[in-house]
Amino acid sequence: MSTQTAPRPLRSDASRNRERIVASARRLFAARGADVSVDEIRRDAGVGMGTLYRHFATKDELLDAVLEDAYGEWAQALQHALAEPDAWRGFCEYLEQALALHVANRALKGVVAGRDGARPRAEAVRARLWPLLRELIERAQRQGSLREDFAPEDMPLLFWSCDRVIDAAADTSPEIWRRHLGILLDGLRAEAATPLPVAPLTRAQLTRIARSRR
Amino acid sequence: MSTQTAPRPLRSDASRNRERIVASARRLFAARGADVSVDEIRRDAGVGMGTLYRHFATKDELLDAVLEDAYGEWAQALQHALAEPDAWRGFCEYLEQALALHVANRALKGVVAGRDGARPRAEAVRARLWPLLRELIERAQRQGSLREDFAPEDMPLLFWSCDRVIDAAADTSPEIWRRHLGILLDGLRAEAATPLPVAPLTRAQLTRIARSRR
DNA sequence: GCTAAAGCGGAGCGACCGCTCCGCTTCGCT
DNA sequence: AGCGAAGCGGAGCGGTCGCTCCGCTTTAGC
Repeated sequence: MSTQTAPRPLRSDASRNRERIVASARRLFAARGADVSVDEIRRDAGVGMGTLYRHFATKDELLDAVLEDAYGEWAQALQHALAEPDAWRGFCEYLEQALALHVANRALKGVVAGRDGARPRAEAVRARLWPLLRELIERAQRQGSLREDFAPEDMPLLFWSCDRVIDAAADTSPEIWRRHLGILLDGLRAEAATPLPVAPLTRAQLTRIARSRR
Repeated sequence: MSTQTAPRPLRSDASRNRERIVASARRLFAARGADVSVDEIRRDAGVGMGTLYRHFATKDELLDAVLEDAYGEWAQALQHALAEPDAWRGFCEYLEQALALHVANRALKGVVAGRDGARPRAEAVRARLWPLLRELIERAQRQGSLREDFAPEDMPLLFWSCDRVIDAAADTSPEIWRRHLGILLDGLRAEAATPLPVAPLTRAQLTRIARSRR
């Protein structure tokens, strides 16, 4: 038996406003990142504060909802990479496509290591993608192209790093992150490997970092 | 002839307070970065707001003054690296030492690409070090250890990148940046080089980025 | 010890932020 | 057409920030 109250359909003006909010948020967040203010979004959408906050309880909830499509593209990039028979090519393509997404949608930065709980959809997609990522990496290592000492837990370092480059230069040189990634990839090839000075992060540490992100 | 008005010596309480402000600022900025609030510093120093702002006209001025020693250590690291006969070792040591400084003094992040004008001392040391940096890089390329297509203008990318890793993980795993740097360095060796997809930033672009940093 | 100038503290300004609250409007059913 | 409920806008709250202003205190030279 269902104790659930069926959600009454929205009034016409309500659903119209919801669409306008989503559209404005999607555009502004994508163009300028997650720190676009709620007020600017609601002005762009041409609605009041109250309207926005009846549809989305917090700014994080709005973000999470608006990024859903992007999460899908992210997952798709990973799946596409796994479909590529050359494991190294797949690995490179994953990074390139995922980061290109971060350029096209500046709010994606911070999803890799976002606050826990606040954005459940982001957390869910992260959890869902983890095993695939593991496979992408191990497969490349089995084929002997990716350095043996690279761990899935190192992936966030790559994203933090490239996201920072994107963030710094996006307005001036929107493609320079590819150069940075190029250097990183050259350092990730098995032939280039030199012993690394410290062990990778543990998953527990990654969670701790995600939790403590301001 | 000097039209300069000789600065009258500070009253005893004034100079005492100045010292306390500098000491507190140094400690707090180093431990937690440049976004420690002015109010927290003045409370830690046990002085009023007015007192702090008579000695330093803006927060940036305080930062710049307090970081002067760190700028010195930075310059020293570069000179030390140039003294090392093995150019590759020198190059690596420079990055390691400079970044270790960024860990010990969290306010140094952002100096590599800081607002122009606001922190003249930082700008001065950057200008002074640039030719040395150029030499460090070209020397390593002449010795055949550093990849030919690496440009001095790529250096900020490395710092942005590693600083981001430091920032994310400093409280959880204060040494993990060495792992990231290890991967980067493996990608910077001449033997590892694969053609990079885009040209380096120009100096003009770097200035533009520095100027636009929020 | 007196005094003028130098220095002092901290309340408060103005600009942001995310978010709340509530009187008024509009919708949609009868 | 009338009416109750759903939805609406936006002023304003409580918080943070860097910074200013000014009445009061302390210092240092005589």
